[in-house]
Amino acid sequence: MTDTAPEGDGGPTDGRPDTKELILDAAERLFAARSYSSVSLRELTAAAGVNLAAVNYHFGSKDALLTAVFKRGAVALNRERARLLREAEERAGGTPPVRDILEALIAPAVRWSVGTGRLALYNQFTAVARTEGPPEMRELLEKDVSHLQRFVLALARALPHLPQEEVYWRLHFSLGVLHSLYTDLSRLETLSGGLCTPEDSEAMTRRAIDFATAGFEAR
Amino acid sequence: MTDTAPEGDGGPTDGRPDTKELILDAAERLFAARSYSSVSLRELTAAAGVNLAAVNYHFGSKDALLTAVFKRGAVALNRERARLLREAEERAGGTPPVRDILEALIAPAVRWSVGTGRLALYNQFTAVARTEGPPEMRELLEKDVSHLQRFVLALARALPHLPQEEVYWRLHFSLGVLHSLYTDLSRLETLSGGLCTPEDSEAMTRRAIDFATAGFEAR
DNA sequence: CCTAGTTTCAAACGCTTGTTTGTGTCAATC
DNA sequence: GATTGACACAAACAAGCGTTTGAAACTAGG
Repeated sequence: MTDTAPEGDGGPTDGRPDTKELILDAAERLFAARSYSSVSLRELTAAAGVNLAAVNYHFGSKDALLTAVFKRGAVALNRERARLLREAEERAGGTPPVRDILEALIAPAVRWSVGTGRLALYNQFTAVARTEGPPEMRELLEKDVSHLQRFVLALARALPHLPQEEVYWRLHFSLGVLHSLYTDLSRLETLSGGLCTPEDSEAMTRRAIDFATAGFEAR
Repeated sequence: MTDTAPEGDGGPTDGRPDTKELILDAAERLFAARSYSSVSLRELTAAAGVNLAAVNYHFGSKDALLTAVFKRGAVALNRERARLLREAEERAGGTPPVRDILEALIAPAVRWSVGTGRLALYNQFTAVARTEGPPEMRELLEKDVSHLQRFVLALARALPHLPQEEVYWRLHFSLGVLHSLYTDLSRLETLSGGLCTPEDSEAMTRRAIDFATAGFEAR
């Protein structure tokens, strides 16, 4: 959307495969599906259809690739979240209801991962990055935290009776609910005997938002 | 369960260090704190204070060790969950309230991990095992799902107006809330400026149960 | 056509991985 | 006291890892 790859797939106008993007896509998918350290660069580059040395040429190292993947995802996600929150605030002419705030928090994460057709899921990757990533990645994660402060503020305004401490905890739990939209979905499918599937992501997202909203407004 | 370790902890009567248990403890801690594939057997055996070859001697392989760690944890956790659920049902003389059911689901997982002093946390490990584990581990995980059916049943009885599909989804979300008690706590601590800490695990657990209960009883 | 710069590629580098081997040690059995 | 089986240990194994190399293959400007 910024400068590169006007087409999502093999560009018809431009025959160039855009190696860098191919690597990022494959890395995002594989790192999320498995884990950072269990995916070898040989497997990754084979999946991306590029040469083994391309990763070190374009990114410098495997760690730097992880950072690049995260950065690309975090920027896009945070931008969309901020946009939705701003829109909700304008729509409400002040403090929006809890549900709208949580929708701005949750919906982009799901929509972004499903809409682009990427199976790789951002939050699962975050967990991996947090525990396995290089030091520089830790800083990036801390920076990423700061953008959540806007949501804390909005939620505290929407629920003025709630102690500040409680706002933080419930936001944390809500992110746990969001997280469950990425992980262990196969367990849910097994448990429900195929009744529940992530197929209808719109409905799935609505359910999660309903659940988190009720949890937030408890008491 | 066949022959070894009649005592759960370090045998007091016997000065023997019990290598097998030492390995299991270290593996549980390290696999959960980082990830399965990022922990080498050299690091693991060094942390456990045993010889490198001990893992392959006692368990056969690194994969088999992962299976053993999971099995030990799953058995203990499921037993405690089932016990609490049964007690709640007896106490209520039938169908217990949602809150008591969720407490039986959530509390043991937290208490078990904190009470034993193990920093390693069961659910975080489960996620790793699910994506990285050997095929045999997948079967174990499927078996582990079946014990959740008891909770589905109890919750469906407690909320007869709720469609079956919704029960599954909300249980899934509740497990997401539980999951958040294990992961990303450092993010919460950063976000809240040190206001929220997992220090008081009792209060933390209560908060999570409150949140999940409200989410379950929505509408 | 030549040149300069960028990107691709096969091959190899050093190193770490999980696993195996052979020997040593200790305790119990006969 | 010799024998047996279980376990600990250091050393080595092949395989795979991330990374580097140097030379081809390309693109574009003069």
